[in-house]
Amino acid sequence: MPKYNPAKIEKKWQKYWEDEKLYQVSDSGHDKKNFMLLVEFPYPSGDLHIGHWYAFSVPDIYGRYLRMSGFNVMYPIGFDAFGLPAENAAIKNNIHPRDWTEKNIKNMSKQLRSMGAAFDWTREVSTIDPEYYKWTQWIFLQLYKAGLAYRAETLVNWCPKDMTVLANEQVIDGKCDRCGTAVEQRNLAQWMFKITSFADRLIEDMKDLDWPDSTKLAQKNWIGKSEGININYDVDGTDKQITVYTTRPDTNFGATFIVVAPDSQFVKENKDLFSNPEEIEKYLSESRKKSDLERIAEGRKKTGVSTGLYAVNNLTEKKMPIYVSDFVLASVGTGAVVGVPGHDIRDFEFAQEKGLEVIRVVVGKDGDDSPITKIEQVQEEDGTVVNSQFINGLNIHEATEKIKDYIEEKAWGKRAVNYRLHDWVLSRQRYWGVPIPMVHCADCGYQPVLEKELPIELPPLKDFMPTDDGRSPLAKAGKWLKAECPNCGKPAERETDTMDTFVDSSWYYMRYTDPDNKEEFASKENMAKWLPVPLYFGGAEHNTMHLLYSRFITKALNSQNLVEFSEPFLGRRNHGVILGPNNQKMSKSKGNVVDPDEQVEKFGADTVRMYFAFMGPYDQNYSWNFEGVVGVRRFLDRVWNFTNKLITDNKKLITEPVETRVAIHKAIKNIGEAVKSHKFNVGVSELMKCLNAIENSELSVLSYQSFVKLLAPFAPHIAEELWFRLQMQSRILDSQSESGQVPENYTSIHAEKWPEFDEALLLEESATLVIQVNGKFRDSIKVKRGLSEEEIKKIVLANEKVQKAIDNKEIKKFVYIQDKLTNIVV
RNA sequence: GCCCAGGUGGCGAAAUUGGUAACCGCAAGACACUUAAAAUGUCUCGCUCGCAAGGGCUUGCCGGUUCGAGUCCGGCCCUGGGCACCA
Repeated sequence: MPKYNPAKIEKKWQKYWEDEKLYQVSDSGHDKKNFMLLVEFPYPSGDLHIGHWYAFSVPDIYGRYLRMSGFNVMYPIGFDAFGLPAENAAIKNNIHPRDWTEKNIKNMSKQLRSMGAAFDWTREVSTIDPEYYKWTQWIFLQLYKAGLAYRAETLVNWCPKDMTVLANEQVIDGKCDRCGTAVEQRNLAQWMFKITSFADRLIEDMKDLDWPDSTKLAQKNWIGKSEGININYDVDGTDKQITVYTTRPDTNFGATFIVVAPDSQFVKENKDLFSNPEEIEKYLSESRKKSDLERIAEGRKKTGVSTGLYAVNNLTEKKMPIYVSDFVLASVGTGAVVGVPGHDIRDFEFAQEKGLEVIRVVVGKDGDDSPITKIEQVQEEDGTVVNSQFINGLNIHEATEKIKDYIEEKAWGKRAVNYRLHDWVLSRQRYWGVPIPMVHCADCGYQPVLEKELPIELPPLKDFMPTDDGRSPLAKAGKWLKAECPNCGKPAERETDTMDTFVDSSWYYMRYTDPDNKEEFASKENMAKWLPVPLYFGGAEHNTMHLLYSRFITKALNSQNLVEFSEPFLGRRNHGVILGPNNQKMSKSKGNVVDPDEQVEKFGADTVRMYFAFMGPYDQNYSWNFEGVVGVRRFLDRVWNFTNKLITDNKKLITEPVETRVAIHKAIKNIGEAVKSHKFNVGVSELMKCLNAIENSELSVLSYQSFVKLLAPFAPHIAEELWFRLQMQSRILDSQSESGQVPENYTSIHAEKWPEFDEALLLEESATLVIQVNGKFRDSIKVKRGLSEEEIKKIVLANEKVQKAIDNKEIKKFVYIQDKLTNIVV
């Protein structure tokens, strides 16, 4: 038998699997249970990086295990191929985004095949394929029909470098998450999805999902539901009212002022009432210029101007001055807050700045009711209400409910719910995306494109450079731009914005069930066979983006009876990030990028896969350790050489000692349990333990086969080769083939069943009994199973080490856990 | 500031879920094979006292519950992540 040469055998088997269509799954016609094992489809950035390997090769272990355990496992793959990087790279390299993207897809498909994953390539989807984005557009139209897609002018995040609008989710610390440029606010008319109308269900429906708690919490916090009350105050001397949202109406007796946001509705509508319009106008233009970043840099310093107006607090009949300040945000609540400086830090800061009255209306546990003069006194987690007439003495939570009831009774306000979540701005002023299928008619306004006209194909523009005027490069596509109004037939113009690529990726999992369907995005029959997705592996960075968007689109389609389920992914597991050897994020500029192709060339795909599995729990981050990989390679070498020993001296493949058989059965049990619970590192470790136990023993053919099967999900190529060689050896196959040709009657190990273990074999006759004295380990002895406490006591007390430890002291207590442990307390 | 996750040898980690802490692997050291090196194999390998037999200590820190705590409870200290002037 030659030396283990992964380069040779891996290519051979990859080709064989593909030729034999081993991983193509049918939707029905079998008696197995369907299981879609979903991984996040990659963006075709150019080359497969180490993160892709981690993301796809480790779940593949699980998929292969499920397959061997009798499931019909679909492991689909595709490309999320629209998006900004293609344009930026295209501009840089003077190449069209489509050419750049298609070249990358080709390259990465090849690289993906070198992983030896059980991908079903016949179901490949690509979001740039018109046959795919036809349905992305169709979904948009369904949402439009349902009133879930609309156009509105709002303050949006604008990236001045990428020259496009960004969703809130794509702004990190006030910067564009793609290029890091400080984001500006612009007032633009944009297409939006009404994700807020599902806010409550997006929170509630999570309780039935088998997702990491951290992911669920991240979504819950992102949606940010708060329950409070909108209170209307009369503006003194006018017929106007001002509405503020508060979650703490119990503190309203301590309210001394009102603050409105510069770009709030109230300011827009009441400019003529302000006593100092010039000063206010100046403040507004200054604050408008400030980016979020500058605002953050400014820290907590409060600025603002008085409007000269007063609001009347019905509870106290006090007049409260109304200010404009940029610490209040127009997009939160009603864009106006009531200032309670005694019990809100921001209000206190503002009051200090403007010399406004501070009233204490809550006392803490210490009962201290002295006037509040320092910021530290403002923080009170819990307390009792004071100085507040009829709610005095109540706990703040009781007071909150009582005052809400009171205000509603008096018709001064109404309970209200607020969300941090805002509607999803999906318009992008960029070329490389799915055109939004709308037409603008001078007479009829915006009209949806007729479904039969889909797809509205992206025109092959030469000049796709973005512009700063807020319009997409598609505005330059003269011929394409012209359309007939679907409503009146007059000449009209197409919408030029493209969709956020998160729309493309929010439904791709549905397409996998029916990738070639020309009539529907996916047939209901096929979706029923596979969906919802039982398990989805991916990165934690999608907690509040892709996963939330996908849930929304699913719920939206479900609300229109277009899909039968309302949650897309029942199970979710996050993977960690692979860092460079210097423990930092891999990046070209840091020069710490580890090329998976190089590692595969050096060690083989099986070693790289198994090393990823072996690193540790799958959801943690690890740095690539060039020295650590060799351990796995050494293991596979040993497996190979061990087989060699068995096969060349085939007397050895007949019988085996009991201990060896036990070791195999233990491995079957432990590895199965480990993989089932996604503890892949434990699985590898158990495999190594098993080899250590059997390596120098004789082994029955059956046990050897079991061992290779256990190896198969982790290292599919070497397992296949060993399986193949065994069949040749045992002359199951008639034709000897050293040329690498696989005979026709060969059956792949990956079509085999996961071995079963014999529970009785694992239950050893004798148990190891741990003996403790005063909780300290003193000895461990082998005892017959099932002995009574009396019998054990006799044996244990006769033990020399125990006697020494007891030292003739009186035994106060004798603890006995059958077949496990005794503890003698003296 | 609020909300998560985590802290175990030189390193990645394991621990039957309250019952022998450190499995498996990396690195390191010694030996064998070799003219030599690599590869491979065998042994040692938490800290500490001891020539040894053997003993003591050890899961971020302090305290508690328990016959018994890495695991449960309370308080604190670090590290990583998410949200953040959200009213």
